[in-house]
Amino acid sequence: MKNYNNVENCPVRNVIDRIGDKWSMLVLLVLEEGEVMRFSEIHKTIETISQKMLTVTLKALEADGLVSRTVYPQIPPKVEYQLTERGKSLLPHLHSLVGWAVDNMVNIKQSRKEYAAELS
Amino acid sequence: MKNYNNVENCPVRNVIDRIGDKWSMLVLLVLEEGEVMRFSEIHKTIETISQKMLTVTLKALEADGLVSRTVYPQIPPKVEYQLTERGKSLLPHLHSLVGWAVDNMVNIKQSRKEYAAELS
DNA sequence: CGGGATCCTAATAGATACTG
DNA sequence: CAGTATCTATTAGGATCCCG
Repeated sequence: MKNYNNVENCPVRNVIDRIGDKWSMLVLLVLEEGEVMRFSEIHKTIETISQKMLTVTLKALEADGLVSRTVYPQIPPKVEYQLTERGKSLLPHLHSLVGWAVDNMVNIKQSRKEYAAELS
Repeated sequence: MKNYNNVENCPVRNVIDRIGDKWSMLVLLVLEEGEVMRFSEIHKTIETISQKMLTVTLKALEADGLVSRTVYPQIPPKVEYQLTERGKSLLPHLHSLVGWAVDNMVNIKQSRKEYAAELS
């Protein structure tokens, strides 16, 4: 049996730590559709994210080399984001997961209801 | 552009809310290897998880119909867990993601270092 | 053995105000 | 416009004790 305890070097933990937060996966999918997008464009597409969390999420994705950030030094400032090659290479796997989610969401919701009903 | 704001019905958000927590993905992968496992066996395999979080995680997976739970009413109690068909159907997609993580982990770590160095 | 109940802390996320 | 800084609320997670 494999060793699942070394969090530091475990690729499983490594990948879910990055995309498993509240917004990263969503931002990646939005950037895939938009190709090149300004900060405010992303924000408009995901209205429910706060400005702070969008900043934090983009910085984390940038640090991992999944998203590139281009600053145009003008006033008012203009900053563009787009997927890097590494970021693009991740997307098929995300879509695979999303596809499964779409196919199973209805049944899962039903299971949750039944499970909750059993407890009462 | 798609609507990414309805969290309740968004399959993306739905799937990451389930597998994006600290332990779910790991438990699913362990159960795949072990096939049928008792609570204590899973706990031994993932030493770093607390008893409480293993309980919470297994309950959530059970509620979603990804894992089945069989109780043998004896003393001391014996409880066995295994993947359901739905759980098994999710695993290829997780492996797809893990594969990507393995391939890219080294480069990502390097990117993080460089990014951190730029800030100083 | 497989939890449940309780308490506590740390990490995460949101609101708001401010700025080059 | 694209953030930063600060503060607060919420949540996830861990430690400990208990019980059939």
